Amino acid sequence: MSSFGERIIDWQRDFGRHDLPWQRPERGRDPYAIWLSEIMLQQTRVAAVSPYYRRFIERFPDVASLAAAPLDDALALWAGLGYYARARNLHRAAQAIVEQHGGIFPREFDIVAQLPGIGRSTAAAICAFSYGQRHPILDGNVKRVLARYRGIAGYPRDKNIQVALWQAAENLLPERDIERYTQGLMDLGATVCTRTRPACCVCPLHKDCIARRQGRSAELPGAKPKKQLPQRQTAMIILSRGDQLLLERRPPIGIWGGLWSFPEMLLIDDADAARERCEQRFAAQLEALPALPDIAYGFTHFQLRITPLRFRVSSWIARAAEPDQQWLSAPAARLAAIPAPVARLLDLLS
DNA sequence: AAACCGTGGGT
DNA sequence: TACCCAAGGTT
Repeated sequence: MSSFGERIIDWQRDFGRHDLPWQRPERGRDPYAIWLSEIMLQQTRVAAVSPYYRRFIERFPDVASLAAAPLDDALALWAGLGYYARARNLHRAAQAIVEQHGGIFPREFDIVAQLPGIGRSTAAAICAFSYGQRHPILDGNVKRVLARYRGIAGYPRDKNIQVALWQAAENLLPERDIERYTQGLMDLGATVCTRTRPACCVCPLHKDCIARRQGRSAELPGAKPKKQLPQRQTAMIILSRGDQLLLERRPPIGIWGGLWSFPEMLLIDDADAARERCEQRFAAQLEALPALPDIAYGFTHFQLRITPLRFRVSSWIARAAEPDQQWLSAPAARLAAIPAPVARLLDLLS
């Protein structure tokens, strides 16, 4: 029987994915394009990334164009994709590449891995696809394949399990054809060795996969320990003046960092009290508008209940424009760097 | 080490 | 419906 690496490589040639947007031959092994795709794909499926990738690389075709752009422009193209620290780190890294590496994407693994937003696995993928360098990756797909193939039980994010998985990834790494091998591992995990109902009958690792031989494919890799998610509440204030809506820029760190959103306040039951508090805050006379339904919004680590409050400005006291506020029409706001539930509210309004 | 950081699709 | 989690990294 051929080696693990040979089987992955042969399988990738015949059955792997070759037409993903970041695999297009006209871009060749452009490290910038590969880097962008790897960042977008962190914790995100190919189907979700593809349209974002196309838009982003058309607007920012190289490191220089991204580094020269305002962060807000990059965030606007990222809006809806989630994990916005990725976009902030991407932008910071582009500026570091221009300033410290003359605008050329670095080749050395340790230098690549030091760029913001790039850890060991992403650096390995970039160096493998861009330069054919021999480093193991360990993303969700590979963790699943290796945990099953080697019979490594336990939750993959636990320190000990992670160490064992990295060790397996290093041990199984072939000497040559790293690019196809790396792609093959990802492809196998995404299309054959799936989380539920893996297609073991067509898997090139079928014969000596420990999980399959022991009938444990369903229980490997181990599940995340369950925890009760904290419940949070907020009120989003939808202030309209003519056809303009007020958006505020969120603080640079924390949830939706740097994005534009509706102003928020602590939820109060008394509608009049809520209106009066908003009148004070925005120095305006307000008239309540018909309410929108609450939005239940789930994050990885907490559950958020959003109560939208709508007000029309009936009398306005002009003040100096605040830098982190802007009035936009609904269509203009829809194109700004806004989080998904704000987009949902805007769609509801029109 | 454990929390934090989004979103949408699959089951 | 409710739950799971995906081409992870940072603090």
